[in-house]
Amino acid sequence: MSQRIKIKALLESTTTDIDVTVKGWVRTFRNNQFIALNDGSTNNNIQVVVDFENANPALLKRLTTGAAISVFGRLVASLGKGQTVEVKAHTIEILGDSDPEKYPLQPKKHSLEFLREIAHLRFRTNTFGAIFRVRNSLAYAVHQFFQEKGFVYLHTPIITSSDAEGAGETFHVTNFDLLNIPKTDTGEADYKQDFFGRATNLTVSGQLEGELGAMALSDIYTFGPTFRAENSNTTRHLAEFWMIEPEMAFCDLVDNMDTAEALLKYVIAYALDKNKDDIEFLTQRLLEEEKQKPQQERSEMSLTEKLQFCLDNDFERLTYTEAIEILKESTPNKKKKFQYPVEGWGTDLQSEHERYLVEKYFKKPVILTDYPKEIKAFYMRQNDDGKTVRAMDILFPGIGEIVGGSQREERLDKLEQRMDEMNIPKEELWWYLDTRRFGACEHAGFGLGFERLVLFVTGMGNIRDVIPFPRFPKNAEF
RNA sequence: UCCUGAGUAGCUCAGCUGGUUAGAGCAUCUGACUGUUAAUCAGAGGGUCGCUGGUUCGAGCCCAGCCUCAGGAGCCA
Repeated sequence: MSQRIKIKALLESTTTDIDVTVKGWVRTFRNNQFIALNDGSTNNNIQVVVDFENANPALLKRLTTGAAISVFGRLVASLGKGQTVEVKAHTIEILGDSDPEKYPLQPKKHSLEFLREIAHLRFRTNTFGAIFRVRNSLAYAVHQFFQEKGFVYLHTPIITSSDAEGAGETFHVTNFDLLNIPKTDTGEADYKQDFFGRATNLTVSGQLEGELGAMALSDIYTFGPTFRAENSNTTRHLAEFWMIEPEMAFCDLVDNMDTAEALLKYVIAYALDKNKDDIEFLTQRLLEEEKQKPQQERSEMSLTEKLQFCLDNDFERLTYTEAIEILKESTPNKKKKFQYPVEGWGTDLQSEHERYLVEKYFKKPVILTDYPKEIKAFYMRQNDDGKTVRAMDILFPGIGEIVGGSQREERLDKLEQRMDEMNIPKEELWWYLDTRRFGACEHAGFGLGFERLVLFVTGMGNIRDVIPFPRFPKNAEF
């Protein structure tokens, strides 16, 4: 018996009339004769033809949706339409039965909400197979992009001891018996007796540690999980998500934007090339989904066109101040269509404002820079105007903020002054401040939300559908 | 966390003004057919109406609380 061949290779085979062994899971068994078999190597199925007249009826009964089988047969040019090759089965072995009365994934349309409840099985659908193959390619491309540029992949800690950035609520990490927590004299938890001898939490960002690496290795990037205990119930937030955070020495805000834009274009182009079938399938899926919507809400471009457009055009770059001017003068603002009217300078932009700029005004990705210092983190480099900082956010259509970054404040006095103003404990971040004491230099970096990137490239609408096992409030199943 | 909507068969949903035995499509099963493309045709089985309590002669339907889900907002990546 020949060695197993994956279905992707089989479908691309230029030679026929050879004996092959395929293994996979039955998608459908039509007409007591045709098995649509899938092994996850591609979105497409191979058709296995069974000689039902001479087959064991007991075996045919076990060819149910979801069953794992092994087929030995001959690869031949297909007699029917719809596929070029098929496998004429010689022998079929059932590797694992799938009881049709109980298997939830029967051949019919299932809602994404239902599939979310059976996340352990949803990989077996066309949609999720495509999503996770695309996700894989994007992850690979991220590494390839940075490796080609000589960046060092730096592993920053998952367990940290401070939420210095103030990036959000943290998950505590403790070994305490929760029913019997050691207390101090003042009645607070005595973390001196805990595993690490101090209060610890899961990381909300690897940036600060990333900067330490960049101050020696020049260019580094992290790509790891991040945890936020925010009670966010949206289609764009997860409690556990993956983030890519490059940090570059001798680099200013413009270099930073150039890198971020190049990275996004590189990985999108990579997925478009490597996952043609998957993205084409997802494009059709989105088209079908949008048919349900009223004409006005449908997107002007298909998924593939949107991705290509993103590659072919420069992202629009403008300052926060310029954006405020555009928004002030915009039709929806004048007609009071915004829920939050744009009046003055200094407040943060609302989702509706970002969406207007990206989807209506510029109709392409937008990079906003130089935000008011009051609404940004302490480590961002202050501009000479005393009002703004060298921050940049990249806004994508349908996603909102996909990248947030800045040039970092390398001047010790300016940084300490800002930390005092924002009540950031300097003592706790002594190690961070050391980089400004010894060989400080201009540097910059950004954070890219990986799931938001996958959301954009797959055209999916809910972030819980682009990570295998989503973690969100009230849910940690699987 | 806030706002809006939803929870009825394995799935997607209908169920009138509170009234007898809660329906449909898909899926599943049985039979027919046999080059099909999520096959087709005929038939069958399948229900703790989210949970708890209340109102009522009577609740899937009305009221209260809770749980879960979806969409939007806030926070952000």
